Amino acid sequence: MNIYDVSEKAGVSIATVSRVINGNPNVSEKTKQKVLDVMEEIGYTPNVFARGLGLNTMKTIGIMCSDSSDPFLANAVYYIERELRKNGYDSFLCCTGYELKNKQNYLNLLLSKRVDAVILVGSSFLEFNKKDNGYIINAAKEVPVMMINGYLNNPGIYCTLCDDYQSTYDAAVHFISQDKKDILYLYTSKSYSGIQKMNGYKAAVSEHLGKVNEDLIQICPGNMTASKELLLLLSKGGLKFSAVIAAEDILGVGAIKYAKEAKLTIPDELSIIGYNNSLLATCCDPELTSIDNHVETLSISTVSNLMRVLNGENVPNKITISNDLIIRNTTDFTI
Amino acid sequence: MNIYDVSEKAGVSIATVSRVINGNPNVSEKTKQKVLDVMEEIGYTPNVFARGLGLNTMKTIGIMCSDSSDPFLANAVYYIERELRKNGYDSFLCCTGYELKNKQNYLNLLLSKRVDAVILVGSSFLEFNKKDNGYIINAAKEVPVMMINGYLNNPGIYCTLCDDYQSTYDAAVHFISQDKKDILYLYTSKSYSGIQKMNGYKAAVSEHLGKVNEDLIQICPGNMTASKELLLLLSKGGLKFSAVIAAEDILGVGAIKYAKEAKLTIPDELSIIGYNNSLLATCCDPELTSIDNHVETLSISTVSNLMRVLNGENVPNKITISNDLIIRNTTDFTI
DNA sequence: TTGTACGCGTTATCAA
DNA sequence: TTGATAACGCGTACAA
Repeated sequence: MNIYDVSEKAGVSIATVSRVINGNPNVSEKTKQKVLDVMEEIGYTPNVFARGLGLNTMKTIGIMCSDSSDPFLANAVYYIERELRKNGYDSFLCCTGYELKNKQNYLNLLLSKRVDAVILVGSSFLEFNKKDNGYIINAAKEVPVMMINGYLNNPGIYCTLCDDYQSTYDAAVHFISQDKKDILYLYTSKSYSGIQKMNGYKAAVSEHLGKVNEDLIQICPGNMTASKELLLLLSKGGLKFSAVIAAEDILGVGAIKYAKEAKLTIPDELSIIGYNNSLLATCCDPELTSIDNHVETLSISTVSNLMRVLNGENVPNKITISNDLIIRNTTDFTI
Repeated sequence: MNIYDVSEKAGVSIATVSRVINGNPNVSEKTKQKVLDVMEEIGYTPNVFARGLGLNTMKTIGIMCSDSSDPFLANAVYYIERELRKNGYDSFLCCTGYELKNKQNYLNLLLSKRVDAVILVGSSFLEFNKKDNGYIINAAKEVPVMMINGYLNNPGIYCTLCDDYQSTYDAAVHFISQDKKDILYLYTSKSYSGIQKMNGYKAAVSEHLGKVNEDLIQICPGNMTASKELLLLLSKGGLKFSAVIAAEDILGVGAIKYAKEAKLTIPDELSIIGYNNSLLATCCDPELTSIDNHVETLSISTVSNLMRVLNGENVPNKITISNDLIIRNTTDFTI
């Protein structure tokens, strides 16, 4: 059931069949109908390999994401996939994990599969050591590379970011204006996003309070128990803090658990802000005030930019989308 | 940079280059090295289209999942992807949503992309109306179809299931043996899994208590607030229940919130069991006893069976994996 | 051990 | 409006 079978049954040449398939207007209505009927009848499907062989494209985008079980990334992947489909593109998904070598392998794999572009989801694709980003920069020489929450200023790389710096800056300023000056900052990852967030916090503190107390900046594994235990430990060690800004909701939930164990009232004795506005934020008790980074907008914007790039249009290298603070019961903001 | 360029530079024929690429032993070590060197030098990558055209396979598996932002499904996709990669296969991911028509379109799309097999993740791929499953049965005539948490007894379809019937049966029996006889069953979906779970509950109740009280079986949208509100309403309406079995963790969390609002102690006045043992179960307070359905095992088993199928081995049509009850603080089980 | 030549199913160019 | 044919890059049967 290939184009030859169709052409034979329809009594036309394969060229005509190809024209019908591709919507070429230079076919008489009558011939066109005949061909369509035959295709329907024998259940013909074009062979993507043969097509790809000539065109060297399969209308397919490679998506890389470090961990699809991370709710933020999973949501992003979901929206990206949906938007791509709307535009007639399919996608390859690769869950790369966090090791550089794997990321490199997967990116090469995608290129060898002749994807039309690559989307890197999440800031874990930027390495500390700048040289280690070479594989991304090289890939961008072959196909467009879109990054979500990562930023590289190189030709062929287009970045869509959320304004993590500003959100933690604002969050810290909120606390400070409530006279909560000893704000603990809790984070898990030193990814691009992670650093932006931390810088926002630091900027707010140093601008409004003078010096940043490095003891109030703590790294912590990305699970609830670790977060709770760390806070208990810090508190036992004599560290004072009346507010927590957590770079992930799950760390914020840990802070809630800590407050309960330490018999602190929320939000009076301890205020908490989480990050991502994930499901977790409404499941805990009290519910967690959290920063919403608009995954859907981020994803839609990325795909729409990609379409413009593939279309040869001129697209800015960097687009930043602002975040929202979703106020719940772990703070007494009114705003 | 195709096989001809390599053959020219290396001073051999394309056949020899092809042999080197495919690890054919009939090449002298010397020639082989020369070819490998040239490939390295000019950065040659085989063209998958040309290769696929001849072999009619691209070593690619299509994965369908209704919603990759569902934590259970996201985890499954993650593990499946990892296992496929280990076996040298890539994957196309399709997030289909819940509409039949979309599912059909996506499945056809995958077939037209010439995937080597299809994996359907999650029980939402089985329709109520049996005729509506025809598209799956048809697809199985072309390529192997693997189902996770769905069951169709047809040639070419291989199902891996978790024993949802048994888990809710056991959960209900646990409650009954504690003299908690008015067990509310809360569910969201009438998928294959959903029905298995409900049947387990019903069987336990009717075997140990006689008649099933249909008022104690309630459907509820899959979010926390809906669950809480529903329980408040039922309770106001005079319905008595001292235990809740929730078909999703999120519904269980809603039940916790309800208990707090109704000033019921947990687990004494109200015991709760959730389902999936997701992150949510440890984020709420008290932490939620939940049924763990072993996503990872489910995924590994599915991929390993698929490999055997592709290898022409004989594989059973149905494999069932048992669940675990993870005991936390919303029950006073000791076991 | 190596090379030649054909087939895979399309798209696109050119001629009719 | 239609048809014949080259080109796409690879695997492989067959010949050397």
